[in-house]
Amino acid sequence: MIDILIAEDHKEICELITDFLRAENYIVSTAETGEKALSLYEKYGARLVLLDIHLPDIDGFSICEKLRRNDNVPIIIITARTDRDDKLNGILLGADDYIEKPFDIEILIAKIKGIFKRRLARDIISDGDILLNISDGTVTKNGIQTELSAKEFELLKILMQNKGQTLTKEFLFNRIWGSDSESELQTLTVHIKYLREKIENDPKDPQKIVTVWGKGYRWS
Amino acid sequence: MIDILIAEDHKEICELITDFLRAENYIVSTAETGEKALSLYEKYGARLVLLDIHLPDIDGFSICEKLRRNDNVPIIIITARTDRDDKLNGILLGADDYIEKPFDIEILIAKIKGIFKRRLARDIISDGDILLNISDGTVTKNGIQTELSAKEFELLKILMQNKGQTLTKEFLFNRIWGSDSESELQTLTVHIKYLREKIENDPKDPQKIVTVWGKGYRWS
DNA sequence: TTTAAATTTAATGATTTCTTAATGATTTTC
DNA sequence: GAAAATCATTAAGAAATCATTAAATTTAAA
Repeated sequence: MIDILIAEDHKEICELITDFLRAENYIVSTAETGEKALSLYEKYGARLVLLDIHLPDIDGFSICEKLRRNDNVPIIIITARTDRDDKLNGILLGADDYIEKPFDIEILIAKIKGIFKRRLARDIISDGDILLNISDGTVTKNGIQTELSAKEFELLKILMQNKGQTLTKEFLFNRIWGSDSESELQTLTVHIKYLREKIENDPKDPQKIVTVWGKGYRWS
Repeated sequence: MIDILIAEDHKEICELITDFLRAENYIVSTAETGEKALSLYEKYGARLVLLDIHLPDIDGFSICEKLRRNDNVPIIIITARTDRDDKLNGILLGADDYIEKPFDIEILIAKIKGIFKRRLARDIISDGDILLNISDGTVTKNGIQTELSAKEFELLKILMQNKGQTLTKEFLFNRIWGSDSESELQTLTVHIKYLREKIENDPKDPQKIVTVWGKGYRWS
């Protein structure tokens, strides 16, 4: 996963920002075209996108739209001071922030840090002794790291994101395995069992992942 | 190697800064022209350059460019308050810091110290019994120098720079081999094995470079 | 050019995760 | 309380992924 994806066709600006961000220990990737930015995003994902509105191939508006189609990745838009028109205002409205060229690199970094800080709260779900970190895919119980498999993590994530809600087996299965999977619904119960083994204090008497008879499961 | 190279044509200011910095035990050299500054840098190198933007011969922008062409030497730019225009903003973007005349000498020294400190922290990463020095490309384990190959060093660097984060195999591969490499992803696992052989206490049970199943590797 | 080191490839072995299927336990319905 | 439905548990095997090894290739050094 990339921390910050920079879509900017001016080499100097691009290198400059990259240097500063790497100095702050962010993992940075760059793309000089919108095409490349989208393909990088698709391949690796990103925690934040820094997007120059003037790219040679695709216009900024389409890129924003495509980036936001699935995930809700934060976007900072880079514009020129002379740019302001109605269409741009529309884009900025959908962006998390924007900055005008020429800009002070310190201000840009402050903006980035601010966004990460605000996002953190959303990407880390804490409940009781369980802490789930969606960004880096880790789970801790009482502060001790617990290794979950991919399926177990997905299962826990969906359950915790919907605390108090009863989720049907069919719903859980479709979200994790996909609706066209050839696996049996049964395999879900096995994974529930494995997950309980790892996160419940007494797996024989589960308090966190509760079975709702005839319906499914609920995180409480 | 010069600690601080001052490029400044006003004699009084130059002497003032020099005195203060020498009092702090820095090795200082001065140049009253851009020409002389560049030749001094070429001849001896410098850990930091203090650059007045208004020099009689070469303009500040060209000097910045030339200094940064090879090395990534930090530059602090000295400007006059009336200077601010777009071109200057471009230069400041490339500088590590700047200060406006007239300035408080204490603030300047604090800025210099800050840059040295940040550089050091960035270039030397220490964790447990492993110490990685990016500047000179050396690695020690329990104070004993360990010889790593180029690929092994890069791998260790990226992992340590991202402590606690799981880095996907694809990401690691692209950072080290480049996205257009023709090598197989598989070769990464072989290098992981070699690296573990050199830095883990028990390579059969790796504690530093941890495998995250289905995802990649993590330094912890 | 020769030699050594570093890197890559490919094949095999080991481990982990996932799935299935069978059996046992629990809850609901009648 | 018995039957039916649903869920839990277990264990075994399949599939996916990672580790290891050795040989081939490339690169760098002497």
